[in-house]
Amino acid sequence: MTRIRLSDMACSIARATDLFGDAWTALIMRDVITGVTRFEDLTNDLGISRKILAARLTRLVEEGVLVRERYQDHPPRDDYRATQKGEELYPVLLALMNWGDRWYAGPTGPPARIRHLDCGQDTHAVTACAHCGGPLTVHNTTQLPGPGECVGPGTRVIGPLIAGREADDAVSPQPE
Amino acid sequence: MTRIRLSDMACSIARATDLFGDAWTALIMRDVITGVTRFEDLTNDLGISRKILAARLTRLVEEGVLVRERYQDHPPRDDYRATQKGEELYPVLLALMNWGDRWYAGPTGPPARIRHLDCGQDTHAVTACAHCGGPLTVHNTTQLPGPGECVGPGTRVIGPLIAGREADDAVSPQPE
DNA sequence: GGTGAGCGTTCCCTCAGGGAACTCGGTTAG
DNA sequence: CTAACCGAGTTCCCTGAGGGAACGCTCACC
Repeated sequence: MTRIRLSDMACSIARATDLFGDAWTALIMRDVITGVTRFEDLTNDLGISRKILAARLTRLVEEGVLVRERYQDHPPRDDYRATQKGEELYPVLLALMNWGDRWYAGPTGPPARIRHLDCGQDTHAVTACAHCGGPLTVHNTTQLPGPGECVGPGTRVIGPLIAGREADDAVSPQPE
Repeated sequence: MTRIRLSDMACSIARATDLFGDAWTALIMRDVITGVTRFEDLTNDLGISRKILAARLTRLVEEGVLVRERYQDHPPRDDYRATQKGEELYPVLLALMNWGDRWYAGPTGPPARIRHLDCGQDTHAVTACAHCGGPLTVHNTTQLPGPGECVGPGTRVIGPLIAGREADDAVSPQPE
């Protein structure tokens, strides 16, 4: 939550960052997706201030990333579950985890493994092209303006579009 | 930069989040990778306070994510370039962008397209299994403790490891 | 009817962030 | 030679977000 409203920028990264670019939000989403869905458990697990946790949860519910659900009636108790929108943040978490594993794992290795149930293997995430399945890296991609307008400050869009790198037309020129 | 040192947690997500879970850092990395590498250009593009920008850049250089490089001598001028460690944050940016596009693109569509130079297609990122290439989602993955120790608060590791979901043995089918 | 769990809210205080002005080395203009 | 200029920070003051701890509220159990 910066002073300046990042969401005023048209760039999708800025939009996402406005929500997710908070130290706690990523950890909260990790926990909720993981099954730590109750207020008390979240405070204990994260060590976050109750005040901030309440504020973040409210925000995440407003954004439609979490829903508050009653999980028992006798003493009425609610918890927080990820919506589809929330679950789709999983790739972001995997990417962060992957990077953390690569660059910060100790000599004993990463603190967690991911098992892909479809193939049964312990694995890690790769970021691939939706068309050909090949890996997507800084060096084999270019960003082009999309159909949506992107005005205002911070509207740079990632990839070697600008400046010295000059990859201004990749295969075909502009968008219509 | 929270008050509490996230990097004290062993979880890779927490480690990564400690650096990246700052509203500006993601945007700075986007810009630098994109070719906006100079202090002045960054302030203009992001609208970030010069003070904070200087602090972030220093931090990112210390972390080995950026390097400061001289790009001209006559008036000595430096700029900032992504290291390999920095470039490997690209998947995180792509995941954020993808999510932002899916949930916040206006009626006109997303503000940018990504072209994969290897296949020539305009594409988007998918998060796939390094083994079988299938998509990785909340529902088809499980997290297991890894070899590295993971102690202290916030050491939950993402995936249905804990709590109500109880997927304590992996190969067996999904909960509920 | 006292205790305790679960889920917050309130209060106070510190420190990170925004804004704008100032510095400093080096360069071009007059 | 001095003045204006530019890029790249640094310093100063002020606001407001975050941490910590205490308080509140509702229901259940003994």
